[in-house]
Amino acid sequence: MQKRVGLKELARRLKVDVSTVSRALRDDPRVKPDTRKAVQALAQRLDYRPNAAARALRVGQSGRVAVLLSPPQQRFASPIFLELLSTLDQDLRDTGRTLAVFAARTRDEEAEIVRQIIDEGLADALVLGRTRAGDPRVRFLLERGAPFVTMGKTDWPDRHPWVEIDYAHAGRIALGALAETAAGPLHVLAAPEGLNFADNYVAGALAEARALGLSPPQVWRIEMTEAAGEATAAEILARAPRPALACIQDSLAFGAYRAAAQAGCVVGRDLTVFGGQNFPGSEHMAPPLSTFSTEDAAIARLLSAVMLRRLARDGSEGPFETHLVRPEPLPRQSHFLA
Amino acid sequence: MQKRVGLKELARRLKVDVSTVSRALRDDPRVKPDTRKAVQALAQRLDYRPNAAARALRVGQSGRVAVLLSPPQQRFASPIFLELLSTLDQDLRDTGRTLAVFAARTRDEEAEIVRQIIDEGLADALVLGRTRAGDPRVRFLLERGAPFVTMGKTDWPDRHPWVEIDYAHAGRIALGALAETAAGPLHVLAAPEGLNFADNYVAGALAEARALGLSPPQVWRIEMTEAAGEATAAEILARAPRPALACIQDSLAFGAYRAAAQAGCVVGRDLTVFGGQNFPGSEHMAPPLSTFSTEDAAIARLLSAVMLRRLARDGSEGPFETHLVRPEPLPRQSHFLA
DNA sequence: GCCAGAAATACAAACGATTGTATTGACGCA
DNA sequence: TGCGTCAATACAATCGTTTGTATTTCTGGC
Repeated sequence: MQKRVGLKELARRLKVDVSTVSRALRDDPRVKPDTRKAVQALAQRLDYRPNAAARALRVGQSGRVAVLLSPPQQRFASPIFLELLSTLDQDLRDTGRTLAVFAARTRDEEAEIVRQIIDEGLADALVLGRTRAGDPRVRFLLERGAPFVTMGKTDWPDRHPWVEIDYAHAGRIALGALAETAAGPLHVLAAPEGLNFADNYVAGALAEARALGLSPPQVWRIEMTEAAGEATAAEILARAPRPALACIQDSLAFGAYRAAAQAGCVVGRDLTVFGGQNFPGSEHMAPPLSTFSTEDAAIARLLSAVMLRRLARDGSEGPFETHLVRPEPLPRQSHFLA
Repeated sequence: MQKRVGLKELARRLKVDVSTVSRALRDDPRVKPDTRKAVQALAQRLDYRPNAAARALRVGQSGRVAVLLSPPQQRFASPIFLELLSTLDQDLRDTGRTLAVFAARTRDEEAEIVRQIIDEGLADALVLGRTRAGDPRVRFLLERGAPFVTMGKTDWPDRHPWVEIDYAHAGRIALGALAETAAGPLHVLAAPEGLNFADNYVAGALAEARALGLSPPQVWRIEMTEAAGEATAAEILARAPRPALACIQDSLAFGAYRAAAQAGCVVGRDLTVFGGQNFPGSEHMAPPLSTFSTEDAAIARLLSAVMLRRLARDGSEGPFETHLVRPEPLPRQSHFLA
C-alpha cells in the first residue's frame, strides 16, 4: 500500500512548485506548454488522482449531487428510481461529479436530511421526488439558494426547474375508461393527501366523474404499497359487487389483484382495475393490467439533463426549465368488464 | 444566505480556542464538563454543522460508502438494489456516514470506477454485486486494502466478507422441477459467462440433469434483460415444441412470456418456465410464474449489517463474515405442463 | 504559602488542493 | 546600459477540521 501520490509528489519530482503542477493539470494558459506536457505526462505515469476532499474543501463545493429517495422505498418503489440513479451518475461523472443517495425513513425526516445535506456540504445540488403542498424541503432549498430539480411541481413553480408527470390527466383517463363499463361503484386509490401527484390524480378523476355526470367516486388515500392496496381492495370487495378501481400506481393494482384472488374474484368479471406507471410484469398479468406508460428511461434522461443544465447555469437570471410530461395510457384488459 | 457557522465562529463567541470547541463537541473527556455543556448548547442554538469536506480531508476518510450498480441497470434491474440502497443509507446515517452510488455503463468500466473511488477518496468502502471469476475489482481492492463486501463469492473468499445467494441450488431445483413434466427439450437461460452467480446456476442445472440421467440442457448465456429473454425464447420456440426454460431471473421469464404471446403459445401448455428473484408482479401473471423468493429486504439488511461490522473492525485479524443464503423455491404454475 | 501534578485550555501544524500575488528572468527598445 | 513588459514560475494564504504538544490554571498536600 504505497503512499498516494499527490501534487506535492509530482512537484518534487519535477522540481517545480505545486501551484504550477496544479495549474498545468487544469490547462491554465499561464504555464509553459513544455511544462504542462511534462506535468501531465508524469501525472499520467504515476496515475495521479486529485483528492476529492481537499478539492471540495478549497473550492467550497462537494462536487456531488444528491438524490433523495422518498419513503416508502420497497421492492415496489417506482422502477424509475434505479433508472434515474444510473443515468444521473453516468451523466454526472462526465462532468467530474458524483452521486449521493439519501433515503428517508419517513416523510417528515426528509426535510431534516435536506438541511443536513446542504449545511454539512454533503452535496451541492439535489433531485427531489414526490413534491407536496408547501414542501418544506423546497422552501429550505430556496432559502439557501441551493440548486435543485424536482419531480413534480411545487408552490414555487418559477423558482426552480421541475419535471412533472401529468397525473391529473392520468386520473381523468383512468376514471373515464373504468366508467365506460363499470357496473358497480367507482373508487380511486391514491397516495396520501398532500402529495402533489396524488392530489392531481384525485382531482383529475373527480373532475372526470363530474364531467360524466357521475356521482363522485370514493377516494382512498393510502400508502403506495402492495399491502395497502390489498387491504383497501379487500374492503372494497366486501362492500359492494363489481367495483372499479382507479389505482395511481401499479403497486396498488397488484395488491388489488391479490385481494381479488383471496376473495375468489376475477379481475375483469368481478372488478375492474386501472393502474399506473407500467411496472415490470404488469403486461403479463391475468388479465394484463391496464396502466400508463411512464417511459422511465426517457424521464430519467430528461431529469438528468435538466439537472446538468441547472448546474451549468452561472448566476445568470432567466426563467427555469420546466417540463410537463403526459403519461401515455396503456389500456390492456383489466379495466373493462368482459 | 448568512455565512455558515463553523468552529471558528463558535470559538469566537465563547472566547475559547477552536480545538476546545472541537473536542467539546466530540465529548472528549479533556474538556471541563461546564465548557462542554456551554459549547454544545451554543452549537445547538446556532445549528452548527461540521463541514464534511474539511473533516474528510483531515481524517483521511471520506465517511462514505459506495454501492456499485452493475450493468445492465434498467427498470428490470433486481428490485433488491433499491431496497439495499435504502436500508444501507439508513444504517450508514446512524454511524455518521453517507451513501454514494456509481453506475458503470459496461462491465469493463467497473474496475476503472472502483479505482477512481478509492484513489480519489470518493468513498472508504464499497459494496460490489455480481462478482466474476478473477474479478478485477476485487483484486484491486484487496491490493489497496480497502474494505468491501461482495454479493457473491469471489476467488478470494477468505479475504473479505461476502453474502452469496445459492444459485447452484436454484439451478438444481428449477431444472428438476421442469424435468418432471417436460415433454420437450430443456433450456437454461443465464447471464453471461464469467459472472459467478450465473456460472453457479448453470452448474447446478447441469448437475441436476446429470443426476436425473437426462441429456444436458442447452445453455444460453445472455444479458439479463427482458429483450434478451424474449429473443432467446422466440428462437427456442421456433426450434422444437414444448420447451422448458429455466431462467435465472424473472426478467428473462418475462421476456419468455412475451415471446410466447407473440408466437401464439401459452405458458403451461406449449412451454414451461421457471424464473428467479420473484419480481413484483410475477405472482399475478398468467399463469403465475414459478420463481425463487430472494427476500430482498432481508438480504438488504444482511448486507448492510455485514458492511457496518466490516467498517467497525479495527485492524483486528480473525476471519471475515460470510453468508450463504438459500433462495426459497416459489413453485407456482408456470413450470409444469398442465 | 509553595510546589508537584493534574486538569483545562491554547497553540500550531497538519490534511491536499486552489488561487491571489510576488518574484524571477529574458527580451525588446530607446 | 537601463528599464519596462511579459511570460513563467514560486510563494503563501486559505478552506474547516482534527490532533499532538505546549502552556496556563487549578488543586491538594505539606
